[in-house]
Amino acid sequence: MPGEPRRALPFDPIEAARAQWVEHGWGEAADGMAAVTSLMRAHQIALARVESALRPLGVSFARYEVLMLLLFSRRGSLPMRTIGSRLQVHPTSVTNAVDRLARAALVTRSPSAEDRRAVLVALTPEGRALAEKATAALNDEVFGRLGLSAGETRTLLRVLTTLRSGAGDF
Amino acid sequence: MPGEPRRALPFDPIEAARAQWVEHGWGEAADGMAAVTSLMRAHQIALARVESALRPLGVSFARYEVLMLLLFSRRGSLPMRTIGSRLQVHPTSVTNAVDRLARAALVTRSPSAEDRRAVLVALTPEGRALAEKATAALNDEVFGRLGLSAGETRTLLRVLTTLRSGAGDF
DNA sequence: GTCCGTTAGTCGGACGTCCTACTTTGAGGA
DNA sequence: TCCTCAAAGTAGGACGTCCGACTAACGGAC
Repeated sequence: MPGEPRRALPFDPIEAARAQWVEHGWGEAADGMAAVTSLMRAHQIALARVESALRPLGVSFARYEVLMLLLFSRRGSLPMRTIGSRLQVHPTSVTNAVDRLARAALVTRSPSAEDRRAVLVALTPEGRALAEKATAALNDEVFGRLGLSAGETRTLLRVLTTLRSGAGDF
Repeated sequence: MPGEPRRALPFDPIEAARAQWVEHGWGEAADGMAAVTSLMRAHQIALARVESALRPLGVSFARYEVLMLLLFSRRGSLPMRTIGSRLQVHPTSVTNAVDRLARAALVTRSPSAEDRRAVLVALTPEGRALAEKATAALNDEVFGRLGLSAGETRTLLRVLTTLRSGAGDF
């Protein structure tokens, strides 16, 4: 008898896991498991592409998000707390990101006049320039080339928005 | 004139960012940006729910995935390399996860007979029991309650699979 | 039979995230 | 007024991820 064709062909570990779920009688949760696992993996892929596009500029996606928040703010400055609440991350993550941005002279820290507990983070001219350059790179290399059709991209956005809304994200 | 109604109403930071993208003439990439950002946030939400369900059992999702891979394998053991390739993570991440699992006596390391470079990771009875208990917890508390309809869950899975496939994930 | 490129795994370090604990300041109640 | 509780931010530590460098072993070519 002939040897197997040795097909190292398309084998999706997540689809394999889904089959195992059904086989073990967990069919009810199989699609949910596969969706969550795909979400984890898709995040990993997207993050890698984003970080790769940003690496030449010397910033991470986390720090880029802080820069964009400042860029879109009226005064170009925001208190730490607002940054954390918009990005939905822990206060210590904001401290961490702002530390690195400040060390790179992309933002400055200054005490707030109204509330002496608060710290105002402001964009420097270098920070503004870098935010704009980074956005151009991301639009060109990642956001405009997701590998999905325009309809699929909107569908993904719609379902993820439903998921976030259901989780009380906004 | 009367004060504003003070509506702290549904305000989605991602939708706000999408509007900014359009306003700045980056409309081409706006949906992609919103989809990627939503992906990041949805991942964060899903991971938090998963970790919360697993915390009482003393394992993380990363380590749970290793346990399930072993549980589904014929012999209950796999070389490190196979684990990394199935989970699509860096070899050092596998070393890290297996270190912690071994310290908790959930898996054992043993040299491979065929290839003396390779290390075989095997499930212990405690590891097997914990994997089953963790799966029950995840199915009940997370995978079965995503906050999406069955159709939306399948749609999400389908689009994410397309995205992964396009990125060469399998 | 030996040499050299490849592969398996580990080590040390960087980064981002979270958590707990802590200090300082603000704000409302007795 | 004083007192207590809440809020803003930081410090230290755990965890997971990646990268670069390194050791040990495999395997084909000459």
